[in-house]
Amino acid sequence: MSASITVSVAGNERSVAEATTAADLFADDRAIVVARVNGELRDLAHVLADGDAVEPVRIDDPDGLQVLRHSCAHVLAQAVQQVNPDAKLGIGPPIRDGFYYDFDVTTPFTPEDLKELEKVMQRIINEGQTFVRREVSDEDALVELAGEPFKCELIGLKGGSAEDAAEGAGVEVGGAQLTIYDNVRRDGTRAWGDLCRGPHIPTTKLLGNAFKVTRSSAAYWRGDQANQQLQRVYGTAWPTKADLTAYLDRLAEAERRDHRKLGIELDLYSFPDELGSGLPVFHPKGGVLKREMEDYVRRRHIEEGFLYVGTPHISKEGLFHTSGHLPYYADTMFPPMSMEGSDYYLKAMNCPMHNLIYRSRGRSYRELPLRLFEFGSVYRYEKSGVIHGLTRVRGLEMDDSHSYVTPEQAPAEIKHLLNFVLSLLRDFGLDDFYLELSTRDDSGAKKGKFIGSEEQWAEATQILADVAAESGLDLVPDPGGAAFYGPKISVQARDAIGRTWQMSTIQYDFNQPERFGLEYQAADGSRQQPVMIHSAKFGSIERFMGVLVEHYAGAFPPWLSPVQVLGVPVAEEYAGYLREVLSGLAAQGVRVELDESDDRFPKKIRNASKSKVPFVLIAGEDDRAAGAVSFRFRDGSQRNGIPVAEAAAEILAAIASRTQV
RNA sequence: GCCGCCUUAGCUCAGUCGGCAGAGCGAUUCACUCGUAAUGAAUAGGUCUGGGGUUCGAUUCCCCAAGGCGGCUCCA
Repeated sequence: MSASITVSVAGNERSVAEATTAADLFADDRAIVVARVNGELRDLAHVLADGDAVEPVRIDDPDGLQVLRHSCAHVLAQAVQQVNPDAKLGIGPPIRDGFYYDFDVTTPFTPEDLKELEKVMQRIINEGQTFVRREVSDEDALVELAGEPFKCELIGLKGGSAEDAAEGAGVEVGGAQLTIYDNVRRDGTRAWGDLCRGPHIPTTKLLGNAFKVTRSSAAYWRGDQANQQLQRVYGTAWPTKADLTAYLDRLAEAERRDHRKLGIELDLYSFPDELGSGLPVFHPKGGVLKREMEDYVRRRHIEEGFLYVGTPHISKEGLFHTSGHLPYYADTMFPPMSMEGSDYYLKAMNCPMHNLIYRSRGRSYRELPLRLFEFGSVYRYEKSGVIHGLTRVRGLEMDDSHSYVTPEQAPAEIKHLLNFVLSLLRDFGLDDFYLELSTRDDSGAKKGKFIGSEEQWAEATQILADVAAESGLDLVPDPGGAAFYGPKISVQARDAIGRTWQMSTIQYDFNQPERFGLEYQAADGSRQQPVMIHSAKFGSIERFMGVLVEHYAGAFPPWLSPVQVLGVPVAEEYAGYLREVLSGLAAQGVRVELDESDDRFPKKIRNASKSKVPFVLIAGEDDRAAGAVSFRFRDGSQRNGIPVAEAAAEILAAIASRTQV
């Protein structure tokens, strides 16, 4: 007699036969690839117990996608070891939009190798191999995997420390019970197997042809620079071929928006080799963009009560000892210049100099909050391998401010700063944010990096956390991500195609005021130490410009466009008429250009389109006769015969309101 | 900094199994003056990233350096 058990399936109580598997429950829906049993993801082959709560997980659910990609990583590893039996396995977790697998091989993978691997993977997938879970003891696993030194190392780390051992290592040995997943062919023979926590999709068939091997690179074993480098192969996998194609299209769109490419096309900036790596120069059009950004940000700061200051690019080293930066960041600062018996450093941060301004005379509590702000040029010796366009440079301009406040004023000031930075970002067209709270972490490798007492850190962190919570935005913890002198909130902004960028930062610092001996005289006549709050709104002007170029794909809103209005005469005869129209606009501060080349009209239209100028004004006989112009917009739409005064008013209004057209 | 790949005209890229280098776009000039994404023709433009080596001969092969790209590590 077969006993029955009661399970809860997607919230409904059901009585089923003993030994029923999750697969039995969801057999009629092929999109269900894994199950969540009592909150844990399980293979569909998992045998249910009385009282289990079972939820179906679809292939296109976030969890389902992770499982799909992790299974695809196994197929990749099987393919690699089929082609090269000497390859040793590292780890192979799912990542955003795909997966990777690390291998120890004597020669790195070539692009041809990757194509070959893709073919081998397709054959494995077509075989319809099933993923079969098998529990093993630690001892048996060590024997079976004696040829896989990295796996053996992970077995030694299994349990609580595995997640810390390496990002992604948890997918191999995350649980208390070690398991091996065997890939079994239809004839029952074992094709391959891998130490793995699982779960997996039931069969490789589900991968179809919706996967791709994308690239390879080196990666340090367990993410540590001190360890051996392995060769990492990246891939992507999706529920359907259409999903894969859409993903590849997204990548292509990101490539089209690449600010390095658009910077050349739009003649905004360049990176001359002669200057050195990571040192951009801004061409006239990029210069306009940069100046518009700075002018606007400077004005908004002043409106919000900041005082604009200026400080030099270099300083004697003592200053950076006082601040505490030099011991921590000496290797990321440019080496010093010796002059008149002193060592001078290019500054990598502005706060020490602002502290000197604060300290230049006695301060009263009546002056607080005292908010100092500048576009400070800083230089950081970024490692050669990390330099990237405008987003990671060695010379940059920070829109940096320091608010000096009483401890009681700190929460309100932080709130003020957060609202201020969010409003600034919105003005530039970014309006989708979340926050990150970077804190001290004494358990990890960064232990010892932080100065100040635990109580001070706890208090500062709590203040930031409270303000962040009050904002209503999502808050993501970032343990260990704080600077040495205090915790920080950072604002992450999503751009037009969904990528996130770290923008503004707000840091609570109780250390530097002490190190600099900053004080103010309180109402009772006593001397008190202020708290300083660091804040960068865009992080760096360069980086933010890069983000804006990609966010707008080079098609800036009129107020930021290097050229706002481009005149295109239908024929040479109408150039004079257009010139008059344009000079009228220029007199009102509009940035105008006239296409006086001897190109034919269609070519001028093409050039105008490629330049991404927001307003193209066209004039021919019809327009001139009517005292009008014709608009052509970036989307190709047009409005003909608009009276000149009306056109001018529309253009000026769009610029003034900072709207996109 | 580490690993891999790459560096040819202003830009995008061919090419040379080692024998004094090509295209398109762009630029300049001439003709054309045209109503919504490329008119035609001509001309100029390159110590083939730099330095060493091998060779009768190196842009091509080898070594080193610089710069770029993709990752890793890092990012006050």
